[in-house]
Amino acid sequence: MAHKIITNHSILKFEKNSNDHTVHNSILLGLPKRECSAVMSKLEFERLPAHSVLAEAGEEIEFVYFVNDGLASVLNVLISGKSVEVGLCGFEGFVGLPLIAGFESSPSQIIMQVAGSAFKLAAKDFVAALRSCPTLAKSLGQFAQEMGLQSAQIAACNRLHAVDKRLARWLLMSQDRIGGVLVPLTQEFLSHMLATRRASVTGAAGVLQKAGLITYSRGLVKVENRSKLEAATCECYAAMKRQAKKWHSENGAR
Amino acid sequence: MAHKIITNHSILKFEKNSNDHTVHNSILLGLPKRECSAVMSKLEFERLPAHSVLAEAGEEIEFVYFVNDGLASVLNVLISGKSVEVGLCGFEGFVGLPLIAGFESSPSQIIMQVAGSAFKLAAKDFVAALRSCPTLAKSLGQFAQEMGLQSAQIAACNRLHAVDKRLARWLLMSQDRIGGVLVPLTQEFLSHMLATRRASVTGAAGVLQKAGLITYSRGLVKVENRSKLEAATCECYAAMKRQAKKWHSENGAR
DNA sequence: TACGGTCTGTACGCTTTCGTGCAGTAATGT
DNA sequence: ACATTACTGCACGAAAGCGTACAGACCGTA
Repeated sequence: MAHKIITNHSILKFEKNSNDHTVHNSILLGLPKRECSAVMSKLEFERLPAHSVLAEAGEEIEFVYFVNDGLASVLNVLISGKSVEVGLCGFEGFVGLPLIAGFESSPSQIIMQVAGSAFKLAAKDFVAALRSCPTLAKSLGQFAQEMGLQSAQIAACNRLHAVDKRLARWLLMSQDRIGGVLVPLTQEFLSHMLATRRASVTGAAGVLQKAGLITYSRGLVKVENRSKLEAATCECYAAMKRQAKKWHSENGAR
Repeated sequence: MAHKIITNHSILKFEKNSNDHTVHNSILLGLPKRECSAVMSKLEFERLPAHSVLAEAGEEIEFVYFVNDGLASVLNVLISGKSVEVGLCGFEGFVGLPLIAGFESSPSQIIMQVAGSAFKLAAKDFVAALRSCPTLAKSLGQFAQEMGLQSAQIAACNRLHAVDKRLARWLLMSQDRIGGVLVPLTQEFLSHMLATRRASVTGAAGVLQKAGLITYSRGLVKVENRSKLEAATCECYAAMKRQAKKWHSENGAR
C-alpha cells in the first residue's frame, strides 16, 4: 500500500481539506484595487464538485462564476444527447459571458469536469457591477474573444485531426488550466469531450501511454512527458497559445 | 440562348452595373442618428470581388468592414494549407472584431466568398469612433457573441454530422446572408468551406439535387425548395437561429 | 472474503470518408 | 473555330471511425 499510485480518492481528500479562499482567478487579480474591492465584496465563494452545472444550454443565466480552481467545460449539447466540447475554462476564466453583451441566456451547457471552486455572483448584481467597472468589462471582453478563438480552433481540429492528436491537445489544455500533472478524468468523460466513442479513447490513450507520454489508470491521467506530448499533438494547441500570447502582448504594449 | 440558365457571368454584370451605395448593413442601420452620422462620415464604400481578403490570419488588422452585400467567410487556416470555415458573415455583420476588445490582430483569415461590398474604415479611426459610440460598441459586442455561437455550433457539427447535412446547413446560412435563392460557388470552394474533398461535395450536392432541393451547375447553386432543405439539414442550423432569435428578443425586451 | 459498481481492453462487421486519378463537358479567350 | 481553362462526375482501394458487445481488472464496502 505504501507506494500506491495516487487515486481519485486522495485528490478529493486534498480538495476537501483545503480551506483556501485565496483568489487565483486571473481576471479578478488583474483588476485595479477599487474595482476589485467593489466586486469582491459581493462575491460568494463556492466549492464546485465535478459535474456540477454552472450554466444550462438555452436557459437564463442565474449566476456568473469567476473560476478559481478546477476545470469547466463549455459543451454544445445536441438533441441526440451527444455533446461536444467547444471550450475549456479554468482559473483564467469566467462563466456568464453572454451577459456582457446584454444577452441573458447561455447557448451552451457549462459543467465542471474537474472539481474546484469559484467566486459566484447573481446575474443582476453582476450586470450592475459591470457598469461601474470598466477594467472588468474590458477583461471580460478579451476573455470572450479568447473563448471564440478556442471554439474556432476546435471546430477546425474536430474536422481535420485524428482522435489521438485531439486527446493530446485536450490533455495539454487541461493541464494548463488546472496546474500539476494530474488530470482526473475517466475515458468515459474524455469521450464526451472529444465527441467520440469510449473505445476510441482507449485506443488513443493506449498509443500515448505506450509512447511514454502519459500514464493513466481508473480515472486519473498523469502527464509524464509534457514536451513530447506537445510534439505529439496537432498544431491547434500551439496555434491557440500563440494567438493568445500575441493578443496579450498587444494589449500590454499600449 | 434565350432560356439559358443564369450564370456567373450575368451575376457579375449585375454587380458591376449596380451603383447602389444604400446602407444595408444591419449594425449601421441600428445606430441612433448621432452615432450613425459620426461613423458614416468616416466610412468609405468599397466593392469587394469574390476571394478578396478582408483580414489575414495572425496579421494586424488594417481596416474594419461593415459588410453591405455578399458573403464573407471566417476561415481557420492550418499549416497544411487546409482551411476550415468557422463562421459566416453577410450584411448583418462586421469584420474586425478583435479590435473591440483592444486586440490588434485577427486570428482568422476572412475572405469574400460571394462578391459584394462593404463600408470600410481604418483600424485606428475605428477604435477612436468606438469610444464615442456606445450603441455601436454594444451592437458589436453582441455580434461577437453571435460569431462565437457560430463557431461553437460549427465545431459540434463538424464533429458529428455527415457532409450532406453540413452542405445543406451551409447553403441555408448563405442564403440567409445574401438574400435570393442563388448561391454562386463552385464545388471546389464549397469543399474548402466544409473542409472535405471536392468529390464528397459532388456526392452530397448530387443527393440534394436528386431530391429536388437544389439545382446547380458550374459554380451556381440555386435553392429550389427552401423548406425541404431545412428539413434535410442537421439541427445545427435551427439551433443557431433559435439562440440568435432568443438573444435578440431578450435584448429588445428590456 | 465476497460482492457490486466502475473503469478499461478488445473484438467484430459496417459505414463513411479519404486520397487520388481520369474522363467528360461547359465557358472563355484569341 | 479552336485551344485552353474551369468545373463536374465517377471510380478505386485504403483508412479511420462507428455501434455494439463482452470480459477482465480494480475499487470500496459489506
